[in-house]
Amino acid sequence: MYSNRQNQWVMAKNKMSVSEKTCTLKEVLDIIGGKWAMPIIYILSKGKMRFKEIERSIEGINTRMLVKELKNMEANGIITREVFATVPPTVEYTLTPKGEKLLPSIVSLHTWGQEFTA
Amino acid sequence: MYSNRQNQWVMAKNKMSVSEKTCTLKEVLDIIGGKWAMPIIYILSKGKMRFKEIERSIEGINTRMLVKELKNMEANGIITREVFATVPPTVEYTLTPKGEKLLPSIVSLHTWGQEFTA
DNA sequence: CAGAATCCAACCGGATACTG
DNA sequence: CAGTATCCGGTTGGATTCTG
Repeated sequence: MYSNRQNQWVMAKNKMSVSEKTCTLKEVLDIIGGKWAMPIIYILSKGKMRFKEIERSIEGINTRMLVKELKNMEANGIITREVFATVPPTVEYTLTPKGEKLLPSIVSLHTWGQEFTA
Repeated sequence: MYSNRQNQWVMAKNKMSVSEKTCTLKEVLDIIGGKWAMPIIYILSKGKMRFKEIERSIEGINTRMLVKELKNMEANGIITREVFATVPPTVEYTLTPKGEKLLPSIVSLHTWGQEFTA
């Protein structure tokens, strides 16, 4: 998945010293490291929401990006998508238990921001 | 800072309901939401490190991105940069107290990854 | 409402090569 | 070692149009 370029200064037989530990973090960031994933999770912590509700709640996002992120998050088991055959159609998104377990980290980041980006 | 496009379906007088709360989170992500900031912080939690050490420790990063992130993080008071006039030159990076306070969140994300990306 | 599709500009990120 | 400079492709983002 990651390119394997080695720098020219070090032959590094045992180079993987720390990277194994960071690798898991990178995998996590591959899932929720995008620009909008965490804001979406944070918004959904209040409970299930419809597509346009989410779009309106997150300042600066647009339809295309929201669709893309929601699909990605659904594929990773972080949210659930429910479709209701109403007119006009209703689609609701909910955090899965797996997704909810991300909340402490995100809330913690949010709190850090309140303390330091005054 | 953010564009203000409104969708055509909803006039939304009171639209900012949730976005104020997410705004702080977005500011945080503007600082450490990049692809490499959190891995760097995670790596630096072990103590001060030199430029090439960091570069070798983080699989997949390249020089330009590392420089850019380090500058950005220094400008945001997350890390400290120390230059030593040696030959060859030595530059060491350290987490500031402000930066250290991000660790719980990042460790928490890492732990989540260990549980769910097996 | 909930998207899908398309076009296009802007920026981000990656691979290298080069310098003090 | 610690960067800087350069080229370049992919992604992001915005606007707009269309469909069920």
